[in-house]
Amino acid sequence: MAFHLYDTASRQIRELVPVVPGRVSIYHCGLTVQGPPHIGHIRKEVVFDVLRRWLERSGLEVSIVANVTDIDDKILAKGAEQGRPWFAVAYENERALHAAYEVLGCTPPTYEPRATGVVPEMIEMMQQLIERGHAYPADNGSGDVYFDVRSWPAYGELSHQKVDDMLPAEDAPPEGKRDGRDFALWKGHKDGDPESASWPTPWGRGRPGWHLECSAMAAKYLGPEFDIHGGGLDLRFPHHENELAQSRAAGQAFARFWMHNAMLNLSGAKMSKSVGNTLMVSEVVKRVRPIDLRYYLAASHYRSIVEFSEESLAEAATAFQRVEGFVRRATALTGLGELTDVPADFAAAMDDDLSVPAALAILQGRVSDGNSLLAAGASDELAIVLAEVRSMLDVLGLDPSSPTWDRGGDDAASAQVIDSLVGGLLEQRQQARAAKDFATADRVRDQLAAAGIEIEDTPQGARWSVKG
RNA sequence: GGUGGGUUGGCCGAGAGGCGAGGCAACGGACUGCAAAUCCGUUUACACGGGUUCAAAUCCCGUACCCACCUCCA
Repeated sequence: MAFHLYDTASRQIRELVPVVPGRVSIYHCGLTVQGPPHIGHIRKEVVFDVLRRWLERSGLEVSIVANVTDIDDKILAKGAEQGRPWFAVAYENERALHAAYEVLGCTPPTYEPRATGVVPEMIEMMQQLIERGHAYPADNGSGDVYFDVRSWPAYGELSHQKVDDMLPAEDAPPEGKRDGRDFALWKGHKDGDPESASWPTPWGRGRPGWHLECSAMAAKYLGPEFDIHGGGLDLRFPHHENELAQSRAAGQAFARFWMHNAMLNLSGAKMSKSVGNTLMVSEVVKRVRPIDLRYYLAASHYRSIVEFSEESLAEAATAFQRVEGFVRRATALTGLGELTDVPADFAAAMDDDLSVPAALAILQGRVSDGNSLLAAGASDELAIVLAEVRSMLDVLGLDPSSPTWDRGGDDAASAQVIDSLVGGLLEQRQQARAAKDFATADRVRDQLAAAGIEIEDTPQGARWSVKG
């Protein structure tokens, strides 16, 4: 079965047939870097990282472009507030985003352009839109340039709304607009805004409008037609609707699929800076292992709302640790081995609009099989199950054996010291058990547990691990 | 006011006309010196009211509640 994906525009699950055979091009809206990323933002990154991994595993070459919107009202306001350049604010938060990718094992995008880097392309596109009669400079001298919504009959095709039902766009004062729904392609320079936040254009100095940025970047890096345009569901309107209108009005075919991930809610509302119910990635990973957080974020279907709670996060961590425990135990017996093909039913689930929950059910089933085999010690069959389980985990970016999840810091020398100390205690415990001195044996176990070390008694003897 | 999506067992979470996904928790059993881990088993779910059908959690109509978008937003 070939890969099928839900398309928001047509509201159908369709087979993905790439524009260029063998290669998939994806654009998804990155962050407006007005603050560090919260776990709702990073959910989107995990979703697209899983998509990329699955497509690559299916033998396709994948290009992903995710923009960084490094200029907007809030970034300018924060710069002014903090008494430093707006670009210092933007860059600091861009680095925080990269740190979040890193800690959760998300491969960075193929290209990650900044909005301020495509100003010439935006000017060119505006000129083209004005020539074609789809845009106009404001006639009130503001320096704004607007898209003429009435000139584009298809406007509303993505969010399935009629222009007359829409409320006026409030991104600019209505005086300069022909219609209240017209939206800004470009924002004229205002008194009080820093000079560094403006660029010259045929219509005066000004700065990029949000919607046009993405159209310009998508065209520059992926060409006039590409496979998938993604982003959070909250961007469907107006942002994506506007992008689609601009790019098509400029003569481009644009995205074949629109893929929107659902929101992550906290306390019944979308996690967002404006509501103030945010949990920063950098904070959460201090108390939850990053790999457990990734499992939690990846485990739900991407089109389902995730209602965040500490309980469900803890539950996800437990579920993942069962899988991880199998990988650890099996690896100890058979060695790591090579990755292999994923089971056909797992592949079918992933091909069906990235049905990770169904795929996880198959993974869990294999883990059960593997755990049963484990009792008999090493076997070829066990090695096969291990390879399959790790391959499935790899697709989800959750293979605990991957170097991604190595927590730097413990150097080989101290690891050896710990190994030898724990080994000595385990030996003492074994002797006590042999002598049926269970009080001593349990005392040793308690002592190790207090130090954060778990003991597992197996047919091959006791094994220890540091509790996660 | 307009446009979408949702409501599933103690909890999380899939499914989309007939066969009870999976996980977590709980309980029982196996294993264990006792545990832990693991395995096996058990726990008669689909918001409410109508309708269509031989058959509805799944389709249709209505009601209630929740979420998102129509302002900046992943």
